[in-house]
Amino acid sequence: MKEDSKPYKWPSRTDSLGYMVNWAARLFAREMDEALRPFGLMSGQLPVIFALADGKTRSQRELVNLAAVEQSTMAKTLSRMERDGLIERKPDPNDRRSTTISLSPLMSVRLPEVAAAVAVINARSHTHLSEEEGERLLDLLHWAIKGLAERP
Amino acid sequence: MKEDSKPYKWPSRTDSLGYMVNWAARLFAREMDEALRPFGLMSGQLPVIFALADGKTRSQRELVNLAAVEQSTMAKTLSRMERDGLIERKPDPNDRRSTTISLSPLMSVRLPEVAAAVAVINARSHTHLSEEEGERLLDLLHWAIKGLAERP
DNA sequence: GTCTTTTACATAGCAAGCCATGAAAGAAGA
DNA sequence: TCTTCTTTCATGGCTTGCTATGTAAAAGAC
Repeated sequence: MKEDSKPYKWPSRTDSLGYMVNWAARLFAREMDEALRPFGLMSGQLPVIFALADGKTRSQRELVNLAAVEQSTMAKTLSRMERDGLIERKPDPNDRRSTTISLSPLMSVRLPEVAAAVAVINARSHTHLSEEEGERLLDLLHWAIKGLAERP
Repeated sequence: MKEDSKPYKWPSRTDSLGYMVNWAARLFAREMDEALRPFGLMSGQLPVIFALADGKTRSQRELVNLAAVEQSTMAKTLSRMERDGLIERKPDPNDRRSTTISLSPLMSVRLPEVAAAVAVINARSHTHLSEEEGERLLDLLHWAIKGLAERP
């Protein structure tokens, strides 16, 4: 990628939290996508996979709450994951509107490898951060999110 | 939005930097989109607008470097912005492959209002952060990005 | 036991990311 | 000059987000 060859310059837009957070998120997604490609996965599916990693079934609504995305986003993501054989959906016997969702057997088997691949990228993001700095970053992000999420 | 009415619970996925950064980025984009709607703008156009805010013209390549997105992403964003009358493109007399891009007069006039709307959202993200904490967050994000961007 | 409201999903349509490919112009080498 | 390499941009195809809307089932009100 020659176009990105200039190393680093940090102009004023890097003082904008919105810009930096967006940039970091895109880098994460890009690296995750690359690391997950061998498994036929993409970054947007990770919240679902880890929400189902304990082997239990969850409703679509539960997954929406866990992933903090809109219901329509989750619906489409789950459709693709079912299409690709990553999850299975069975009708909920207690509620005919709902389905119960679980990992496919194949995906369950591969879970440890997937978790390892994810851990590698997460470690990359912490290359220049000490353990305390990593925790501090998470904590500060928590507060920024809280400020954005509570509508005044 | 009744679906989000449960206040907060912070399970283990909130200990993942990738998850938290993605969440923060989506919240930023959502709030920015809402705040920018009166101006016919969306969050993805902000890097372009602020890169051109000084009134000078820039090439598409320069905008790609400033926004840190792929060239194809910028191409499509600029097409939409031109379609919506936000920017103007003129052929570059020195290089027939390239065009020079500048804000439309209308957009230039509205720039202060846009900047004010953006500042409101940024302030919201800092509600629970002191000035030092805000700077610390930017600094830590800087290092996380650096770790992700340098391919080993 | 109806009627109304709420809840669970699906679908359509758009923006903004990405990758991969291709066309055309400029730059460089032989 | 002519050929090759590099750079600039456009396009197609995909995912992941969002809003808005619609449908069907469940839950509540009376």
